[in-house]
Amino acid sequence: MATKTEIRRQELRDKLIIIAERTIAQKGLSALRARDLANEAGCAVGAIYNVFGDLTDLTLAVNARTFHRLGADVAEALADAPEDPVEQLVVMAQAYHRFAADNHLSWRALFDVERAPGEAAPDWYLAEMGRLFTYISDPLAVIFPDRDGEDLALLTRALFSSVHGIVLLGLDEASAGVSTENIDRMIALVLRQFARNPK
Amino acid sequence: MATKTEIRRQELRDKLIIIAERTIAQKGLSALRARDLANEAGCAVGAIYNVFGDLTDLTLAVNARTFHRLGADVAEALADAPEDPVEQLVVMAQAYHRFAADNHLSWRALFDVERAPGEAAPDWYLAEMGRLFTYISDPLAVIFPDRDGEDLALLTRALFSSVHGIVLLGLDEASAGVSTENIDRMIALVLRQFARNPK
DNA sequence: CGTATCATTGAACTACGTTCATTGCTGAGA
DNA sequence: TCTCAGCAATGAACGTAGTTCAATGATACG
Repeated sequence: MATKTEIRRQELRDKLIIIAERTIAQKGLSALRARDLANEAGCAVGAIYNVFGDLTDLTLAVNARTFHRLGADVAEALADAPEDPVEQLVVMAQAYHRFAADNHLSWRALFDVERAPGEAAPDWYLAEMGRLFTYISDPLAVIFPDRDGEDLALLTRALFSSVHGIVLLGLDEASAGVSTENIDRMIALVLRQFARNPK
Repeated sequence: MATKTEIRRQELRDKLIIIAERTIAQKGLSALRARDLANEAGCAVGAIYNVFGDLTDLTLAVNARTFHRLGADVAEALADAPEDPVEQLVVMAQAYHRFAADNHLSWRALFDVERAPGEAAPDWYLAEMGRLFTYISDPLAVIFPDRDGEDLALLTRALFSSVHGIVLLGLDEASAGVSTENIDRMIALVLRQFARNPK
């Protein structure tokens, strides 16, 4: 039974996610404020806590959407990529880079959200991460046909982490950021060199 | 002239840095509190602001020391490394990994400190970063003798960022962290593969 | 020694996230 | 339709931060 209360609850939940998403995208995670949120949503501050346990829960809901968009962008890039597995890796990594650059503050929020120590990442995060890893390990399995599953998993993680690091430090303008073209060049350098001459 | 006031000022400054360093190392940057700090230092909260502009300034002073220790560890590893330039890269990267693992919270504070948007990183940060980059680019110049300076700078940055990414995600236990041995394996994989068969 | 100057103090101020006693709706049963 | 038990919504209040500043105390120089 969808009571009037439950409908309103769901509507408020959606509205809060939309507003938080916009705030994070425009001003960053640190600009997310309970009172501003309530003002914009036209509700009382307390109402937020009827729908989300705390602001971190709301941030995680936004992050789930962000991560999903990121995964979709990478998947789309992969769909349009050439057959060559190395080029597939390059295209996906550059799609990752483009997403991070175009959605910088939202992308940062994926990693800046406070996580209670000792608590595992939420399921959707691990699932989405698993999807990304599959996109990477499939071409890798073609490039390195002799490696076993454990090796491929390690390679996959290593390459993802490398690309992530290049994008993370490259986009950090505080430490003299790198131009978009040079970030793409670094990504291509590392990936092409890495996939060269497999044994 | 070193007046009594200036001496006390310097002593308080040093004492605050020591306390903040211990707090960050043991409980993380988020546990750094002005009132606790004043309690431990035996001064008033306001005194902190006579010596540091705000808590971020204090954190930056701690970070400068942390970064310096990090650079020293990497330099020491390089001094003990074999002649082979590829192995030098591996040894340095694993020293970076070890430092991050052994000083996890202090190392995290290097990147978690709030930086005012649009403001450049402090000089000591850029200088220490430059030192690290030199350690990397020297072996790289041996491995890739035909690359010009700009190329080497890009390679240097790419490799540093890659290793940083591997360590960063590997040590993040929230997203199913990686064992110490596997992090070292990933580092060695990426670096050895990268330096293989240069053209 | 006196006193103008500057350091030191900690209560107060601001800005948060979060809670909870109160208020007001909702909807199932009479 | 009417009632009212229970639940949702409210926003003032609470706790905890960083930071400030008027009042106080020490300093150092003539």
